[in-house]
Amino acid sequence: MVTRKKMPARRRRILEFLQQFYSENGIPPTVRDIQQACDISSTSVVDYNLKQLEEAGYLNRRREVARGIELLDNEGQPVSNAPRVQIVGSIAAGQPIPVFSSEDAAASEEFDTVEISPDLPRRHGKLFALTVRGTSMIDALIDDGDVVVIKPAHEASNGEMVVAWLKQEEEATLKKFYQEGEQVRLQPANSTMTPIYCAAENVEVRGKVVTVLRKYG
Amino acid sequence: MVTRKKMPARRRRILEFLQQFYSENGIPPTVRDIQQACDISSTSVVDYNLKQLEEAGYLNRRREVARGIELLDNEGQPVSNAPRVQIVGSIAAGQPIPVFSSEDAAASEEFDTVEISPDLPRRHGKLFALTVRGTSMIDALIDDGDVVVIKPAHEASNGEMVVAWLKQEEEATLKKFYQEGEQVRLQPANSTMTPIYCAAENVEVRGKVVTVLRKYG
DNA sequence: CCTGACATAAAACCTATGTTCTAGCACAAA
DNA sequence: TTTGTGCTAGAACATAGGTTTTATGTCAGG
Repeated sequence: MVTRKKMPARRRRILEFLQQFYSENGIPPTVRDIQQACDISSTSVVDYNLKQLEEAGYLNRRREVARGIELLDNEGQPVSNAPRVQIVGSIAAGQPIPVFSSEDAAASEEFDTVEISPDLPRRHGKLFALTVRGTSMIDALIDDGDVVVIKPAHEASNGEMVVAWLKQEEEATLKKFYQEGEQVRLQPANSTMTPIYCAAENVEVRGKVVTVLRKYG
Repeated sequence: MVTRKKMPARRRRILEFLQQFYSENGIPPTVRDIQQACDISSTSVVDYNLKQLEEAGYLNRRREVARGIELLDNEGQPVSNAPRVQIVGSIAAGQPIPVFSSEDAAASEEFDTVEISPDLPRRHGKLFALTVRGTSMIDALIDDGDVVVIKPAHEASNGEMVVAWLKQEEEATLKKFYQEGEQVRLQPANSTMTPIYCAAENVEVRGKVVTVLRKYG
């Protein structure tokens, strides 16, 4: 998990671009790549900002080496080029679900990221992640502290695991989604548990769960 | 699937070096890096061999781009430099647990692998993975089809999630481990479930669970 | 108002690195 | 022998890309 602290917008933009470019291309960008992508008028400005970022411990620069920028995580370790998604917040039974969208993510000042398998963005496009708080999702086999990777969506097909907001109950939940006429059945992944039925207009689908990440120890 | 034929020693050496250099440095080598490492007298020879390798589908070359060599896997997809662990088999309640050890893994010709976060091997060393079959681990919040990443171990500290073999019952299980005198308590991760108590000599710890990977859809 | 830090700019500089050209050698097929 | 093909060499070339230099603008604190 990589934590980014507050910093000037342009520098944050550069850092974001570095990560994105590296994930997408498998090689770090050049100074001029950064210049173009971040609308910077001079390579020296890029250089200046890279120096700042290096000093702050966000990256290493191999001198005189083409594409010698090496991104570091918050332990000072090099990061891989596997794609990462932003953890845009947490999800808990009684709490509102944070919005996840590209615009919002870009605006956020501080974000953690988590590494995911490269075939996920290949299949699903832009993704986000949420940390699960509390054991309310345990019937979906999702524990406190697990990270769920989400594809933003406003509707779902039957059988898909969704992030749902129950308007009346003001509750967030992760369940398998089944449309049944005017009703929606929300089925826990654990088949020994009983489903929830509720009116279709009371269920707001926010996204689909793509994967779950859990660490022990 | 790309056909992989036999190739000249030098070309094989180059390919090997490409992989090694990339995973060690996070960026591909230059033509001259290859030249030096493989004791080649001219960059044109490297270029020639890279062209051959490209034609054979082992890599992509971005023309005019510094360090533009992109390694491909056998499906023609770019490889990331994130570490991968072997999936050495499956784990199910009534089935013996496959052995996982370095010697065994090295001997085996072909295995599926799964990409993991780089900090895991950094913290835990050599790891292996098992596919979970059946819903018998559901009380550990682990579903059919989940992949558990394992650190081989023969003992565990209290509270750690372990891969255990119950000798008498001939059963494999994933539980939190607690040594209590002569007894061992095996606690499901789901706190609403009741633990199993059994004699210490009946429990064989095979490894510790490091993480769980689950995909939907 | 001055000063110094922080950030931006434009252009020049230079080396790291991909590419190309020409030539040579071994070896097998014709 | 001749010819073609796979591979190796050495050198030169061209440009991609890191670095430096000098100048400008902005703003907080003295």
